[in-house]
Amino acid sequence: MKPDIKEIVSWPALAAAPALLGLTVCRRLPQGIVRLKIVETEAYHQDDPASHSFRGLTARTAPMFQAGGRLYVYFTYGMHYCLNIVTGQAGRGEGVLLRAAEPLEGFKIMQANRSIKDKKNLANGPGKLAQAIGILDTTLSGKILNKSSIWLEPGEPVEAEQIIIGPRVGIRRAADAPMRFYIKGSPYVSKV
DNA sequence: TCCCCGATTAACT
DNA sequence: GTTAATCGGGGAG
Repeated sequence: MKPDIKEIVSWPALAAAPALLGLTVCRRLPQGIVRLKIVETEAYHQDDPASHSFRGLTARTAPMFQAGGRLYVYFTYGMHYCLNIVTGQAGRGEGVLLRAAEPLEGFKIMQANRSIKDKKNLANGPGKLAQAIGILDTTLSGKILNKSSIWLEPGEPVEAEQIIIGPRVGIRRAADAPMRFYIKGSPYVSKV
């Protein structure tokens, strides 16, 4: 029996990140529904120099300090959006970055959003994932999961030994901290 | 107010 | 392997 999703998002980010692997992230778009299996995540918390919440509460990071179960969308490098799931207790400033996912449903919609056809290149990176499911701005940041156009559904159980833990990607500070989780052997993870 | 740089990607050489 | 694209946050002045 897998833990309830509501329970998972109440956990600290370090515990929630591996638990989110294998779940299905869904979004309702004007063109239809898209579904993807989460295959890679990263944990961030307030004591982490690489985390947006490290420097305390600001207008941008406010959702991270809410109770778990909200979305946090941020914009970076002048061109990319990334989707996070806020976890933990209110005031903690924790979250899990969705880094990569395997497309399950709504291929045509995602292919149109990404302007490519290759299935395994649709969402194998945080910016690509956001673009594939139609996140083109930060208006979803702070919205409540399951009460907005984005929600989670239970997925295939992932064996503990299939979960690989490694250093995070694409950051300078605390880059060696082992807070990246992904499914072993999945062709859909962001980094080979 | 200015200035630097990022939880990235894609298109180069 | 290297680098341009591109803009908002937040620290410095």
